[in-house]
Parts: sequence; C-alpha cells; structure tokens
Amino acid sequence: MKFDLQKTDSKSSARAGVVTTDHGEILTPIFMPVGTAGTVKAVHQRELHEDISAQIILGNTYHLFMRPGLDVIRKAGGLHQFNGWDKPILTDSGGYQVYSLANSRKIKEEGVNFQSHIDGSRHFFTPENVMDIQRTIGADIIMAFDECTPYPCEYDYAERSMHMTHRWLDRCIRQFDNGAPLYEHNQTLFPIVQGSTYKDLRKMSAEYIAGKEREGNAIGGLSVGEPTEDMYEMTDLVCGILPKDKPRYLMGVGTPANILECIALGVDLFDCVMPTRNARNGMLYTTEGSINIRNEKWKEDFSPIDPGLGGYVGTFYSKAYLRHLIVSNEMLGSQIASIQNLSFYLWLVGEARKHIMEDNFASWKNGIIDTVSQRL
RNA sequence: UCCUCCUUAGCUCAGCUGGUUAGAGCAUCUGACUGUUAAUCAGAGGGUCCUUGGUUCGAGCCCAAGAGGAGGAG
Repeated sequence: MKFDLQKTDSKSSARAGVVTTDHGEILTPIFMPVGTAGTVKAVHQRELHEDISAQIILGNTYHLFMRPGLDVIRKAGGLHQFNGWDKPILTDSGGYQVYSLANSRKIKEEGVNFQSHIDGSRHFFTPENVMDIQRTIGADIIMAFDECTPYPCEYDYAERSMHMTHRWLDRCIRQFDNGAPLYEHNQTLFPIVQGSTYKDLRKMSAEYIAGKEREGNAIGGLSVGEPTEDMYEMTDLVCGILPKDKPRYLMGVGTPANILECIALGVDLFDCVMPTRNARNGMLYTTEGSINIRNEKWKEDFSPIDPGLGGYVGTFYSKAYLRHLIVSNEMLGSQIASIQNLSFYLWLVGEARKHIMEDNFASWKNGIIDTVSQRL
C-alpha cells in the first residue's frame, strides 16, 4: 500500500491524497460503505460502482468468521472473489464486536472468549488468530485487534485497556509480519489508537501507534456515546501526533457534519453504518438536508428525492413513492434509500476533496454543514 | 316467523366471580440509530364497550327491549 499526500488545506488540517492498493486507488478523503457480512446491505455491487462510486468497502472479521466461515472464503479464493468486489476492501478486526456483544464475552490478556450471537457457540479470539483470519478473508487493509472501551469509561479501566490494546498490537504486528498473503495481492495492517476521552491517554496511545510506523493508522474508541465536542477534541489531538505522510482512519464516524469537521482535523478515511442503517429505517440524507421519509408531510410530495445529487435514484424516484415503499416495508424502499444515502456520503467527501484541492475547503465546509445538517 | 351466537380503538380481538384510570397485536403519527447482534428499537395519539331502560354502593360483564350482523330451522 502507498499513500501520496497531494494537498493540504491552508486554513485547516484537511488533506487530499491517494491511497494505492493492489485493488486500485482510493482518493481521499473518502467514506467507506460498511459491508459487515460481505454485503453492503440492500445494495448491489454494480450499484456500488455505478450509482454510488464507492472506492473501498468494509467487511467484518467476526461476522464473516461466523458465517460463512473461513473454509468457504478460502475455497472461494478470498472475499474479493466471493462477493465479486474487485476494488479495495478493509476488514475490521472484531474488536468492536467484542464491545457491542458485551453481555457474552470475557476479555483476558491472552484474548477474548465470547459467544456467537448466531448459535451461542463459544469462540476465542486472540491478536494472532484474528490476523490469521484476516489473512484468509484477504482484505487489502486489515485492522489490529483492539478493545474499544465504552463511554463513559473510568480512567483506570481506560488506561489498562489502552496498554492491553498496545500489547495486543505488538502481537498483531509480529503475527502479521511473519505471515504472508494467501492470495495474489498485498495486505497492510493498521494499528488503532485508544485512550477513551482522556487527553493524556490519547496522546500516549497516538505516540505509541505512530512509533510502529505502519502504512496507515486508525483512531478507535470514539463515537460510542461521548459528546461530539469530546470526539473532535480527541481526533484533533491524535491527528496532531500521527504521521502526516500516512492515511488516518477515524473508525465508525459519523454524521455528515462529523465527517466534514474531522476532515478539517486531518482525517482521511471514514466508515459508518449510518447511511445504510438509517436508510433502512427511513432516514434520508440529501444535498438539501436530512428527511424522515416516513413523515406524513411527504405523503403526496411527488418531487424527486434529491435532484441536487444528480444520480439515478435521486432524480428518478419521488419522495411520495419512496415513502410508500418504506412505510409498506417493501424491500425496494431499503434499496433506494441506501443508494441515496451512500451516494450522498460519497458525493460529500468528493466535494470535500475537490475543495481541498482548490484550497477553499474551510469556507466551503462552514456553508455546507448548515445545509446538510438541517432537518427538512 | 322462530331458535342460537355475535356487536369493545381505524382493523382483528382479549377483558377473570360485577370492583382503581378498559388492554394487546396490527395500522396511524413521532422520535432514535455513529469500527451493523438492527428491513431494528422507543414513545404518542386513538374508546358513546351497538342503543335505550333496569338491577346494584358499583355494569364492558347481570336483566329487558330495540338496532345491526352471522348461522340454523321452517
């Protein structure tokens, strides 16, 4: 993997760059649609390419390990072959699942013992076997196995957890660097900064992670319920420490406003379930603002969903029709809304990149945030 | 014409021996959702308990008459 920094905004820390992988280039800043179980829910691969212009998607170690399992993925020739996505893929390590499946797991120094949410079977994840699993899945970018601390989090716990995540990282790196890709493309390992909302811990963690000199770095443990200002403060602090010549990935963020603000702080990569999950729940993002398409006010509004975006679903389908589909629980509603929301997210980061290249990002951002944040 | 059964929220229905403010599911409306256990979750509005009269301290529930509906007999 290679990262070329093309431009840094003169009035903020926003950057534009190019990540090059064996599955092609990623123009940053970028949003990565989440495809947990090997699918971006309700969206075809062709739509990811043609309507959404996705450049990289996510997969999830935990979910793919549970189903379909490593044998199937290995026999398919890796996840790219299995799901037919020939552009870059990033897999999350399962660290977040350890956090979100909190009621059925036990975290120890050696690793995490947890119960499958599918059949209740017990499994044990370690930094080592999580690296091996991600080798088998074959993502271009794989993530270190970490503990995502909850919010709020006691200082003592956050500190101990952070140090354990650092020790886990060393084990991840050893295992990864002693291994080799199973398929015909290279892989790279991103470490993850933790430290909850404590400045000294975040600083310590960012310095530790920077010292590993990997090809890219991630910021985890945010957008777990802390105040937005805390999230910005931690992101700002960490971005100031992580190397400038490596891409920075802010995990799990966020709303359109969050993404713009964090681009301004120097983040290059984002992922979030919001555009897809909210789409299925009737929340639409448009260039005019967000709308709850289930609201009665759209019942007889036959205007296009988002003509400003200029894409197929935004101009072809009306609000009233989409409302009908979502209210009726029709599958097409989820499909249209998901394509719309992802198209919007990719449009947003594309515009951000354009304005960074033109060196007028900061002023553009302040205007667009008000627009896209309003509720219609 | 007679007999039996039914009538409770927009819909389908619970509702104990007569006892606080009559409930549920669905539907409607509104909100939430941040490295997906989520086509999920939460909240709200919504009642002439068919009508009238009676019994009773107290009636959705018991009694009478009527209205509407379903089935049966002739």
